Amino acid sequence: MSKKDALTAAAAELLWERGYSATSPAMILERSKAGQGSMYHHFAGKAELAIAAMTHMSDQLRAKIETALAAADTATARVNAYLDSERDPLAGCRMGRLLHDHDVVGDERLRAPVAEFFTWLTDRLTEVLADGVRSAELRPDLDVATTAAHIVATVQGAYVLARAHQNPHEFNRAIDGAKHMLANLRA
Amino acid sequence: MSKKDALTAAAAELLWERGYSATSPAMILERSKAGQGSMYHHFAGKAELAIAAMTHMSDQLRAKIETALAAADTATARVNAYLDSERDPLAGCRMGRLLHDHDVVGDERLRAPVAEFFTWLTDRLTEVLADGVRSAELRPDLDVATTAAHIVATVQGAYVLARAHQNPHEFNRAIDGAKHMLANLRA
DNA sequence: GTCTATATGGAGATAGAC
DNA sequence: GTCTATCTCCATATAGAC
Repeated sequence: MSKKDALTAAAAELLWERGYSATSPAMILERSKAGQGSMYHHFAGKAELAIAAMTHMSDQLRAKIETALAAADTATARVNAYLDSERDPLAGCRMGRLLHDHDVVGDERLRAPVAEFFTWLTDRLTEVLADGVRSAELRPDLDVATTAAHIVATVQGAYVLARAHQNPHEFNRAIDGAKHMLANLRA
Repeated sequence: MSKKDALTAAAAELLWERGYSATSPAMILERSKAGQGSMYHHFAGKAELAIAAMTHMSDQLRAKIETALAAADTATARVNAYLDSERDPLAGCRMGRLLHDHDVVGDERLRAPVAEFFTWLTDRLTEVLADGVRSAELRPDLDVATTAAHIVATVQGAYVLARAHQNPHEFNRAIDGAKHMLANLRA
């Protein structure tokens, strides 16, 4: 692994663990075993390195979600597979976590990769639900876009509850609520 | 208003706007028009002042939510009133916002007021839903605790979506999903 | 490309006068 | 109780050698 890749990987880990503001270049250098010169050679600064790391995380997450969505056939089962896909509730969502950082939301370049991820995720779930409506599995009058947004919001909020109580089970409680809701949407 | 109250109020504002880590004592002093000596006289340090401010915010929020819950009679209408209560989606939840701060979650004293707030909120919504079940407004087999957690998670997640897209309407989309879900839970 | 040494500014707290 | 002056430490970046 090149120093550049090591820096990106270390930054991605730290962004997940500590967020953007609370992650210092010094921490990234220590974890990646790179020197300060390498970092400022490959990246213009902390922000550029973070953007590279965020893009990398986004790509990984998308692939993982696509795998979950492909693991079943009915729309309900596919969304449930997404809801059940492996997570670390106390660590938080790699992407959503960053949005609570003042510096990320305030910088268009930093927010863009996160916004794109959520646009993609919501659209992807909307498609799956629309498939369910077309196949008469789900109610014909279902507002698929609203429901998709509700599901995405539930997952993000479930992380908040788990962190509030420092208890991973709180995450699953909210997720169970989403599953029950889905079951109620069948035609 | 005493200097102590001015400090608490300024800290509360800044905690909402910027979170805990990104708020410096200097900012609090500037906004409250107090000197550094006043702050360290009334509070042991940044953390103690933040705890006072958080407790204050929690009390305010609870009162506001109780008002919303009292504004209607049926369980569905009461929860909808809570969902519709005035908010600033882009600013985020005064309490939930803090949970994404590494320093808050890592310090038991700082996390406690936030955890208590969410315990109270979830329990309160659980009671309202249970009333709905008892009065035969809602399905007899409804899992009220799970549903309450789901509703709380939806609101927190709705803030995440609004911040992601920097668009308050994204907040309402997720909230609408919660309202539709509620409507489907009627007996 | 990668390194170490150094600069600048702000965070958070202390000291001690009034 | 409230103020200003000062201290230490670290975040972030630059300079310049190898």
